[in-house]
Amino acid sequence: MSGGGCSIVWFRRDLRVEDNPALAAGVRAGAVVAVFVWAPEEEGHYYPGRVSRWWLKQSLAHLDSSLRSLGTSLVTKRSTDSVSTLLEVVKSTGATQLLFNHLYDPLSLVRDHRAKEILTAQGITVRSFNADLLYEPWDVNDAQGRPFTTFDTFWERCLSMPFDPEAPLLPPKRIVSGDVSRCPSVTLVFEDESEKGSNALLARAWSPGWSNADRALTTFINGPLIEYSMNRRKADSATTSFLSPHLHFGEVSVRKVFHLVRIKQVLWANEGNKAGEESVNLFIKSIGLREYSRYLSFNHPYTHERPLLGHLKFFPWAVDEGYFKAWRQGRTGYPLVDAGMRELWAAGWLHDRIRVVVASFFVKVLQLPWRWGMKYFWDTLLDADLESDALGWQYITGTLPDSREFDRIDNPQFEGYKFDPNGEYVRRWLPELARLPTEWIHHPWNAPESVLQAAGIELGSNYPLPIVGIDAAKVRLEEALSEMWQQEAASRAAIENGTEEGLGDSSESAPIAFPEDILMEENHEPVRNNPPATNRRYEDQMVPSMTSSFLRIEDEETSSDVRNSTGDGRAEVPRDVNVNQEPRRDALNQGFVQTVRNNTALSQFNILRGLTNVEDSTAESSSSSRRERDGGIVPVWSPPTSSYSEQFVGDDSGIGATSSYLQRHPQSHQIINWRRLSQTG
DNA sequence: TCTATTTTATG
DNA sequence: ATAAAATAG
Repeated sequence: MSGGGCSIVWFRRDLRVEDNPALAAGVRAGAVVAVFVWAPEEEGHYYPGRVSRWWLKQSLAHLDSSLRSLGTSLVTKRSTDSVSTLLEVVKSTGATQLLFNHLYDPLSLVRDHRAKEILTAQGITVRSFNADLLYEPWDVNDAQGRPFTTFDTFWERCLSMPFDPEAPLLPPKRIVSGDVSRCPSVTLVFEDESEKGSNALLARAWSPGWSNADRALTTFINGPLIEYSMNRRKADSATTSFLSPHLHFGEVSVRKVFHLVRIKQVLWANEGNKAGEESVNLFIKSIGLREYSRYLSFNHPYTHERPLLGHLKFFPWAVDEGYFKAWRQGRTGYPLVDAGMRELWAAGWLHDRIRVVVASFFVKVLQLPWRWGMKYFWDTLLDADLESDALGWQYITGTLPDSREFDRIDNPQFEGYKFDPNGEYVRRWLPELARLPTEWIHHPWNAPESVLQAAGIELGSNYPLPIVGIDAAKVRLEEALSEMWQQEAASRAAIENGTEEGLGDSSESAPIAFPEDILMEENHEPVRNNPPATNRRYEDQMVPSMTSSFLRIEDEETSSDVRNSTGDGRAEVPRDVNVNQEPRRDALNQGFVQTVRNNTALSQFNILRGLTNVEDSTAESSSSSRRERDGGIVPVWSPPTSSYSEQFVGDDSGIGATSSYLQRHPQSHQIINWRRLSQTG
């Protein structure tokens, strides 16, 4: 063992000193060098958005000051290759081991595996730990030892595991610092000048950093938690935990959340407080969804870019940049949707219910490709999280076995009265509707002219008419579905005739490019009620390139509407928003020509394909995973070696529903079978 | 108390 | 959409 040696503790999305198994192991073993490597280029398309980078910056500063008070500091490095940077850190500090906590997104799985291989080959001990989940994904299986494919079954199993989640660890009392005299920190740049103004507002609403996360947790547990079951779906009040960004960056451990919340539950159960007990169940269910997102990502590493069920493979998604823009700007004509999109832009945060509303509207009413929406969330959310967002969008889109029905359209008007019965939420974020009576606030298009006039609203002018009618959307959805079956039938026939061999991979070979519009829109036309004829594409879309999101972020900062609205999701109604001020998010990029190419997506695909041939055994990982905290020797950790994606959409077969996965979920094909019968029959 | 009707929840 | 739960009669 490395008694007395120096350990590198590699911080990533575990920016805390409390309940941090990697840090604890390092402290136990001797001296510690804490390192953070900023290598955003490694994230490919998923270069973090402006607000997310703002959070990271604050959180790292917070961690550094905590580490300093304990006797060391955080070494920060800029890199385009984390693994080789780690190797340099090891060499320059004379460290003998590398410690880190697990991540489950596909890029981290590959990168961390590589880190283990390369450093181990250099004679470095590499150990990794579970710090992000109640249970490691490979520990949660059904009676046949297979991974679950629905959330309910998964979560039921988690809650009845034969062993409890690990109890949280206390922070170290003191850290002996390794020798970093030859390993200088580099000052990391997370925001440019143009971003600082917008970011300044964020600090009013949010306090990143692990001890603030801890405080937020306590506040929630002692406050809103007990009434969570009653209040959790109110779009407008501070009744949720507001922990999501803290959890994303690992500032607070889910195990600690789980334990503290469970203690409350026992307490309330003893008092006979049924509502309180139920509140805890509902709250930990949302923790469970976060767990499940990692579980899915681990078992099916394509979750963030490909539908898990292939039954919508031939759905003709609308490739309509006008719709997309109207949605982003909150000018769809549906107040609840628009309020949500304005809040997202201004505050970087949305209530879970509102995320569902705007995403559902995006996919079902506008019929835009879900990955565009997911990418926009990625760019704008403070708690942007690849696994959670992929789960959310796939759930909404209907590509999970336990998704919503695909052909069910939710009406934002009715949802408005459900989640925002008094219209307060709409009035806060859509000041142009502030004077409209509650009776009409969620459907202004029905309001009598006199009411509109009294409220100072001119539909189509200072607030849009609905961009698409719900009935029209239903008709369009029907048409799109029948088109989908024709395409599917044609594809089937072609394959049977042998005309098209080994194709059916169209989602990879011809993705729908991300719209250039988001980069260089410069026409300030108001959104028309009758949009131009909509393009349809059969392929699933491709995620925008890292470059595009980066550029867009820069110029978004010039947007004047941001400065005028409040940065606080819980703030008062912004009085100073100029109604006529159109968001000008993309003004600077008018000359920019997008250079998105498919090859990034493909090379990432190939990396993952290669991974399936890696030698490590899953069994080995699972057997030892539970003893990691005891300092047991940790085997090289890697995803399952068997073809872990074949259960879902076949790489080559798409709708070819012979996979065991679909056999286990026959209802997933319900729409298709029923419709095809009514069509061809 | 039982049944019809309305509301709510749905990962 | 649909089923379960709450409420009205």
